[in-house]
Amino acid sequence: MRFTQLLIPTTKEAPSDAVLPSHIYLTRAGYIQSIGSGLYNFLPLGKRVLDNVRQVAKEELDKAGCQEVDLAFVTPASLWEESGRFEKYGKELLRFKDRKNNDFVLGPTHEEMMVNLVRQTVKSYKQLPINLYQIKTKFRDEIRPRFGLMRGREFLMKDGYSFAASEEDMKGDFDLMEQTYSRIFERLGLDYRIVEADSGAIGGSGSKEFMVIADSGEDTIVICDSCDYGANIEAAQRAVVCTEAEEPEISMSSKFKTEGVKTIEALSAFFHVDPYYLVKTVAMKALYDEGESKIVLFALRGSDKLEETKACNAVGANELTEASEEELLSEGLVPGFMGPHALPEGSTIVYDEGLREGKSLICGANETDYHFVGFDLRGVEAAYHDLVAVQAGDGCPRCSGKLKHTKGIEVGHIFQLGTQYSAPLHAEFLDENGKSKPFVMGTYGIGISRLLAAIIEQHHDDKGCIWTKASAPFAVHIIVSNIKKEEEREAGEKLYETLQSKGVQVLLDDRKERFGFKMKDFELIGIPLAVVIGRNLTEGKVEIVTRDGLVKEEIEAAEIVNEVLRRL
RNA sequence: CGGGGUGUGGCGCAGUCUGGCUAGCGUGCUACCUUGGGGUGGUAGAGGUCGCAGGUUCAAGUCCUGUCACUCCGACCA
Repeated sequence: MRFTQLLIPTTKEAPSDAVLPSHIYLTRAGYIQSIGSGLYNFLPLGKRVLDNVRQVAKEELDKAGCQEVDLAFVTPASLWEESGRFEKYGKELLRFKDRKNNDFVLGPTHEEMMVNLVRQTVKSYKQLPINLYQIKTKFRDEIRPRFGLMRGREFLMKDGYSFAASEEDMKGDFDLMEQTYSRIFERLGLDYRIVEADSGAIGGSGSKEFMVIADSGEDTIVICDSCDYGANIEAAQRAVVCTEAEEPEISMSSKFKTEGVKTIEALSAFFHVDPYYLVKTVAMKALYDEGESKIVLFALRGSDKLEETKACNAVGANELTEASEEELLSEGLVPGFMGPHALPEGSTIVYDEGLREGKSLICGANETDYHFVGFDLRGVEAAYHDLVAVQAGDGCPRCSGKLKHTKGIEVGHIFQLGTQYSAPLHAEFLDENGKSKPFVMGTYGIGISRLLAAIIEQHHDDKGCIWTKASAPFAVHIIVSNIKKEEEREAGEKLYETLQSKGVQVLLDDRKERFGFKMKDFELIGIPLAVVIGRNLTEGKVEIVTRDGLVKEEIEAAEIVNEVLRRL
């Protein structure tokens, strides 16, 4: 395509609210345009990249035997009522009524729709397994959209669903999708990591996330420095902690006056005891369906930190929020001196696994200015769950390596769903024995539009975008230095025609602009390879420039076509 | 939802505190000239209901009330 005919509104200045490189460069280079909170227009360049990413995903999925479908974006609320998510999904689900006053929602994900499709059309085990997907606009009315394409309200997502006759077959589908996703992200040129994940609201038994490693990522992931273990912090495990700290010598169990000592640090200093032997008690307010809530306590070693997602799962709550001081007092709890000892009647407390069989502990006495020394959990019946946030330096649960934290952008998430949706929606098939059984499902997502942002987060410099080969809007960018020089213009046109005839996607900058101006735009737009036709043409030479690293090389003009083809 | 901020030509901003005449600046845009390997220089132009509604005043971008939108931090979130 010719630059003069394309809508590529590049700008020198970034939008004032943009923070991330991907947001800044995609806007400045004319890929996207913000049109409202979390809403973006894709301009010609952006649309080309989006199509490329989509194409890579489609090719690999089709190769894996998945079938593409396209379900309605506007979906009847009745399906959502059937699955129970019409109420549960909350305000993220955009609801509205049609002229007949019927309820509808804009699809934020399509489990209900897909299950409905399959239960109406698939009746026999002979038709299984089947894997259906679509690449389609989704709408989630996010509380706080931000970071450009990273967290929009309207976005493009690939969502796939597998239906199998057995748990075992479903796991096969799941593994196949893991491999397929890996190929997709590899082809796109991304540095990513597959990590174990919390299943969140979607539910199911096992899930893995595909994380693009980038400092600007919103998720914290834990990875091992010597094996390939990786997990979202929400689900990360660690090797059993063995402390070298000396166990305090405690001969009796009793209350101890600890005036004004409210924090773990202060307590540790007060008793000269390692935090490992202190009990940290965290109170949270757990929210449940239909507005119900209660105060719950989580106990862990003073040396550990509470991971909220794990805590939330441990008590089966929808979410956890901070409990106010008044709420604690009304429950008979004493902020600053809470502990598992002498709890008020009816309190809910969950212990971290790390405290199992713990002894010689010091905890709050639930009395102002008092702690309890000699707390002992040996032989005590209690609820134990993994509650800790893995910290950098902890041991890997798989090998002898050390864990460290890094940031990642979630671009894919695969779930083993089981019968979580098929059972309540009565999506069943007949097995070999003529028995009715619910489908065993898996669900798989890729954030297609988010991938554009992820690619740039990982591939940019201080001048602009650096697209990977598979994602770039064009393969080659021809820069005619001075369009008014007839021989330069002609050489550019000829190269443009020749490359196009060989099927290469080419952008020809035929604008009447100065050289520097055009180079800046090339750097901003970020096509991987440029050919500069300029002053050395009189000596029969042109220049080839790689966007990554901006390496320049002089080439004989006669050889340029071959050289370009060689580098694609 | 809690706490801040901002709405003024396409974009980025000043002006508002302390009301006053044709609302400025940079950039972009149009035309012509100039320049031609790193966002040339110049001349002349086009382009604004100052977010919206109401109020105070002789007079409102500026003061008051309400409202909407956007945005940042937090909480939340395949």
